Amino acid sequence: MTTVRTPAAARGRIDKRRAILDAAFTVFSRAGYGQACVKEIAAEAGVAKPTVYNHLTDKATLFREAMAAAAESALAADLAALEPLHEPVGGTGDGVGGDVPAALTRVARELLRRHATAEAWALRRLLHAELTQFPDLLDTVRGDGTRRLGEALADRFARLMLAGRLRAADPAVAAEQFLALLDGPLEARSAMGTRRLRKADLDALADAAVETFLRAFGPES
Amino acid sequence: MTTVRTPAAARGRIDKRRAILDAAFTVFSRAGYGQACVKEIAAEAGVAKPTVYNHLTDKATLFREAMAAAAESALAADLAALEPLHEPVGGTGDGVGGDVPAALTRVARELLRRHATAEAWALRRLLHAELTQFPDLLDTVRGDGTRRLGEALADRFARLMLAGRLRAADPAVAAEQFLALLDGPLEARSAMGTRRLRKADLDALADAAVETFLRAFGPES
DNA sequence: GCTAGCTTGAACCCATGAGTTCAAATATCT
DNA sequence: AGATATTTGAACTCATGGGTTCAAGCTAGC
Repeated sequence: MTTVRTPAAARGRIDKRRAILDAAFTVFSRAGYGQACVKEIAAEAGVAKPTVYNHLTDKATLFREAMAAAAESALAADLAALEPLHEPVGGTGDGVGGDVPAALTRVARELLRRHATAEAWALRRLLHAELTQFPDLLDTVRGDGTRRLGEALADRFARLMLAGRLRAADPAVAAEQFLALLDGPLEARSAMGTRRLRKADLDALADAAVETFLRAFGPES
Repeated sequence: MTTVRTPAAARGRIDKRRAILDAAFTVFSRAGYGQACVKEIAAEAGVAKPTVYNHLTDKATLFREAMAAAAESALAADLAALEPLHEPVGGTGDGVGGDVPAALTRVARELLRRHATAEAWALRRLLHAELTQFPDLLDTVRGDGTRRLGEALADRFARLMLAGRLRAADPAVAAEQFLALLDGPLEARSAMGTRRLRKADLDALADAAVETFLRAFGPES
């Protein structure tokens, strides 16, 4: 039964924990779960091996916690990218600036920029990779990640459809397809994240996605 | 210096080799590269462990060959699914049956059915997973796989655009986006291949993709 | 300055699994 | 049938790596 932690001591521990989780994600990204060894993670975190086991009981829980942390920060960034689609308050205000295509373009470019990140690719890869060994990652990472992004986007689209700024349709499908139009070509062009794209190429990809999306979901002529 | 193989002996060897590669893909799918052990692969193939090393020198080459074989058969299946988009010969014949939407729907449904397969998901997962450890998989699997599918599809689209059956646009982009509209929502709905979808759901997904695609790329009104 | 808990490094235990060796069995070709 | 090549099972080697232990060193709080 340890005594209640004093703030300072607790903060020291917390910092170490974060350092370990960050290092873990880095090493797992580099080597995959199977090939990554805890010793290397400890070294990357600048910490002794027993310290790692002191904070995280297992290699498995270490992996889970690292993935959860990475997913959480990725989700926050993605949700922030949706900002331009938020109507301020009244309804007909200048929320989307009266210009839906422009707002969509800003969102698309920002999302693509996020998803082209090395960390984003690492997260996707590890999720794909260890899904069979860690089925619970689907809920941890995806449930609090991609799914919530889709729902938030669908919410925005629903408002725009109701306001006649987009054609009336199933907003969930529209959101799904919008994200697909962004991420699919990104995966193809960037060779699954192994090739770095220039910003201009990313923007062109985003613009192409928005153009196709608006042809399909723009307001009825 | 082994003598030239007589057909019968060669066939026996070839059969064993295929059995080993199939078993390898099965086990790798189930466990991932790191966690899969060669002993288990040998057992799955109904073969002794030294036999495996007799045919494939390494665990690594075993993996590469198994992936290449799986990718090749997946590609063949995908290309076959594009059949309905082939104009027979003359130009204005009944190749697409005069009905582009119907042909696209058939292609979309068939492609989606293929991509929802357990083997297709396993291939995608393993590719994602071990890409950092086996960078050459990109050329082996992807170069002879997804990329060629995209190119073949772009070829079909180019013909249709030229014939005025689709709006004139960059056929490569159209192909990329068509595939994205299929695979993106599939990934979302099937929870990255962990949830099995009913055929009706798959068809609905395909139809939604085709509808959006045609709104964006259908012939100008 | 003293106590308590955290950290450290190094050594250690132990399971797993890649890859090999070898003699016996088996199938194939001539 | 006889020569040749392959397969088999079992034992073996060896490196790797997860996880633990322990004594010594730090740091924070009293």
